[in-house]
Amino acid sequence: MNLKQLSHHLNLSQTTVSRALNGYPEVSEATRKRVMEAAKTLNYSPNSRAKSLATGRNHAIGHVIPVSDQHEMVNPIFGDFTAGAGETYAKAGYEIMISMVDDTRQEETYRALRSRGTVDGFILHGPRMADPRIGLLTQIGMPFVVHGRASHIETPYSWLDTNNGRAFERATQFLLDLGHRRIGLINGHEFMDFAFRRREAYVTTLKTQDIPADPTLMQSGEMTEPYGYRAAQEMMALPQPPTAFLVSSMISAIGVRRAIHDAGLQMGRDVSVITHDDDLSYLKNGDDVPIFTATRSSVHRAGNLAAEMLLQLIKSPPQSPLTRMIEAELIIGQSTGPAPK
Amino acid sequence: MNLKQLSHHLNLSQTTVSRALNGYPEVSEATRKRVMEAAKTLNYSPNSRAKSLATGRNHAIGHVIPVSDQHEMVNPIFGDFTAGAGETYAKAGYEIMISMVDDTRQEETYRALRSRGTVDGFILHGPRMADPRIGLLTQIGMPFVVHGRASHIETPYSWLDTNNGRAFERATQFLLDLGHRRIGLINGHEFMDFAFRRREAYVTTLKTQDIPADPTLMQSGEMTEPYGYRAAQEMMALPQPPTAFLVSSMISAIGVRRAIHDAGLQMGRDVSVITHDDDLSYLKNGDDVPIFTATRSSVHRAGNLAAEMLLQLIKSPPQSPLTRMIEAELIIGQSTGPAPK
DNA sequence: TTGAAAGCGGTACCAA
DNA sequence: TTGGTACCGCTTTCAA
Repeated sequence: MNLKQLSHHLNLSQTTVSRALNGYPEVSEATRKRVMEAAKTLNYSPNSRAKSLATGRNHAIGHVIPVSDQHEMVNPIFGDFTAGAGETYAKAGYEIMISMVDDTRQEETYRALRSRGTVDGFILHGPRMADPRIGLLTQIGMPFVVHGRASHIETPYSWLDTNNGRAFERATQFLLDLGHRRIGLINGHEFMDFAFRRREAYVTTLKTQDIPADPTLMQSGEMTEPYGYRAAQEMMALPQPPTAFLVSSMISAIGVRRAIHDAGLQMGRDVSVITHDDDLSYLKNGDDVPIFTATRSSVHRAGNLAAEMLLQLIKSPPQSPLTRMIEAELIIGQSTGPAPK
Repeated sequence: MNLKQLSHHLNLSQTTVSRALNGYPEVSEATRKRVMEAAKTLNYSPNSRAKSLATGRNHAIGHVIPVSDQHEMVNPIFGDFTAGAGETYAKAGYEIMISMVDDTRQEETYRALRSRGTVDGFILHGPRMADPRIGLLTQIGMPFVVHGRASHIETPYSWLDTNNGRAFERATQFLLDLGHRRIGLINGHEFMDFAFRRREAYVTTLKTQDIPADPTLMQSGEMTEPYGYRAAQEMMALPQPPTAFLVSSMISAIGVRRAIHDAGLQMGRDVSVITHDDDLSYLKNGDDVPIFTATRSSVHRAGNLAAEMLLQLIKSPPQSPLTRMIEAELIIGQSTGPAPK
């Protein structure tokens, strides 16, 4: 069923039917009602390609997921973020188009995306430090919002980010206040911007107490359970082991917990742990993972917000970019005790 | 840059340029070469909407993710599967269009998707028992492939699935052979088809040894770490606790490990554990999660295969549906020991 | 081997 | 308030 058939069926012109369907004011209420009903019963919905072609609006957003051989895993939060964004898009009549962009051939991919004109805007995921994609997209001139930020990029762009720096500053300070002086940082890959910011905050906060950052107390890597386990084990084997850990992911923190356990120590008494992770419901479902003190933000909601920002950008480009910081909630749990004497 | 401009630039007709670009034989090699080069230097790529409109082919695949309030979490394997599929699509010039479909308004969503004609086919995720979406899509008459299967659906359809039944049969048998008689099943939600099949296999295999299924030894729920912990704890508190666990997800198995540990027991000696999960690299990265004996399949590769099947279906619809079973690899590790006397 | 022109399914301007 | 028609960017038939 297309517009032609529908209008023929109604003995009206395509023009009128189109207008009735799209809420133009110059259509009489009687006609509109007739048209609406016919459309419903005949199960008509307009061909989105044709509509795009005619209007220049695609009603589609590209989500750009970087994939590389380096870390094959797709960030698990991606699903929740996408779901949140999808929710918002759906309300506005937009679709999500996923592009898994290989690290190595980004430029051509973006240019093609733009010139093929399939989407009205982009959401950029997993920004790295000085991420070149940001300059690229700016130059290409399509609206986009970054989920996260990229240090060392001076040109303004729109982003939505969790306040990683503030969260790690608070967490570090909290441990310092409890008397901890040797705090192990188990971080993600530091070419990822969020991880970089976390370390910066950690180091800076230590500095305020004149505690120099000890390289043996800082590890970074792919955030897996075994990685957390290994990293914690290695640090605990040091001549001067840490009395607390700051862990960049829940799943790694599970590994840390195991390492502490295996060493015959007790979390919250002998060793303290603070985790920061975004919302991973398969870990947090139920409040009985007491080992975590987590600052959390709902990734789903971040998806909502980022989508709103982007739609805004598309509708009426503001003078300056939109930015939005989400403050992580800091929940202190029983895994975080004072430093043992 | 569009076709008109390009052809004007070349002093050729749109027809010729189009033909040259699309590899039609009637174009002279000289012209083709000229056209190709101009297209490259001028950074031309055809508008996909216009192309779709003209050809009726969309070069886009819809991935349908069910979202419900019941379990808000998006299945974490979704990202990896999508990446795998995206890889295959990219090679064939297809795009992924994500539809997060609310459980409650499926019918209308699918009908709209079809009549709006944005995609050439679907991949259906997370099938439930007797999943109504399968009938719906069949009726609508669009090519689709189900990732998983749906029990109690008799009409044929195309699917790709891990052999969950076989995996749990083997795992159960393995534990029986080791002398275990009380085996706890910690399963996912059993309205999900994969979980249903796993339980069936478990129960059936026990039956072959005349062991009746004990309801207190079977739990099902959302597969989180705390759930695994709680479920294992409850079972171990039974008058006759299990000597082994069969766990439907790695993340839950981590909870099970914790429960065993907390009970002062040792895995692989006092209690055995076998896990089945699809490929979650943030858990398996490195072989040092010795507590797991996992049957594994690469979700990424499943995505590749499912995409191939669907593209095949779209290109030349076969007489009967395509089906493909992936056998899970059974890796027995040190967490699986004989039943204690 | 090349080109003109008619669609694909809509929207939007101009006229009635 | 309604309808005729050009057009969005590309493919494809038909004619040259």
